[in-house]
Amino acid sequence: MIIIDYNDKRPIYEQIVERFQTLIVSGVLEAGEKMPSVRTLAVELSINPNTIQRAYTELERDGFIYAVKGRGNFVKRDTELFEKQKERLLAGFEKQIRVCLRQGVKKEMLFQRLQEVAADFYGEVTA
Amino acid sequence: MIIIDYNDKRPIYEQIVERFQTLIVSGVLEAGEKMPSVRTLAVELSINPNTIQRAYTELERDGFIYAVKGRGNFVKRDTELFEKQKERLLAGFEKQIRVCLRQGVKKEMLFQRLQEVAADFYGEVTA
DNA sequence: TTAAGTGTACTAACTATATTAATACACTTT
DNA sequence: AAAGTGTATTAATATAGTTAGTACACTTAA
Repeated sequence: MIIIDYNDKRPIYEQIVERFQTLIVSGVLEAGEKMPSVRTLAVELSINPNTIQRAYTELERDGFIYAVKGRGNFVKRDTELFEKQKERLLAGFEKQIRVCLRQGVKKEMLFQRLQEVAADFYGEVTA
Repeated sequence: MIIIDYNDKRPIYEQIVERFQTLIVSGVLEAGEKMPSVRTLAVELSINPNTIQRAYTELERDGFIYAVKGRGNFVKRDTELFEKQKERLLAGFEKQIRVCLRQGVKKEMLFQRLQEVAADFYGEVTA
């Protein structure tokens, strides 16, 4: 369910945070569902429990999960929060557009690629 | 001409590389033009010459400039190279699209934002 | 010829961050 | 009572970025 990419320059805890955000926002993990325990996931991924703890703390801070001492961490589904999350992602999308345009990529090219990637994505999803 | 953003999490040398790439690809810096010397730019930006050197080494490795011992670094304009650079940027663009789609952003929203950003960009450029 | 400016190379040290390691405590469930 | 949970703390390690200082070879211009 969680995969760590050691080629990715970003820290492990950040990858874990992003991965869980995706699983929660997309509905794969449902509200109230129990998250894997800090220790369990640490063993599964062969990394230190502290790293998982850090990821969970961040997820809780951002409102994606909530923790109950002695019981575990649980998924929270907050649609209002998800909208904010989408805005953050769109900001990143727009930033990437500007980088491309500044470097001389034509906007028609961007539209074309967006078209292709979207078609490919929905193809995958529908399949 | 070069601005360092200390809020940016990326290393300084990387920011410098990207900034010069933009200036070269966009034609602000023309072929054969002399780059600021390692020491000069270091003083100007109040950072260590080694950091500039690292950026220049990377720019040379990627074919954006060439160095002449005792004379300086000079801009190289290689259109074939620029195409490769654009492909790299487009790959990043597509990656960002997938991240958005996975998190539930609708493709119509992406098209809309792309439209807006592009309009804004060309507005700026033409102005 | 000399001085100043240039690229380049090297080593050492410092800093910040990510990660690991080991422990401990409070709580819940069985 | 035991096992599993979150949480906190401290120390150690690893890595990357950056700074600092020095040195050498080359080019240009006074």
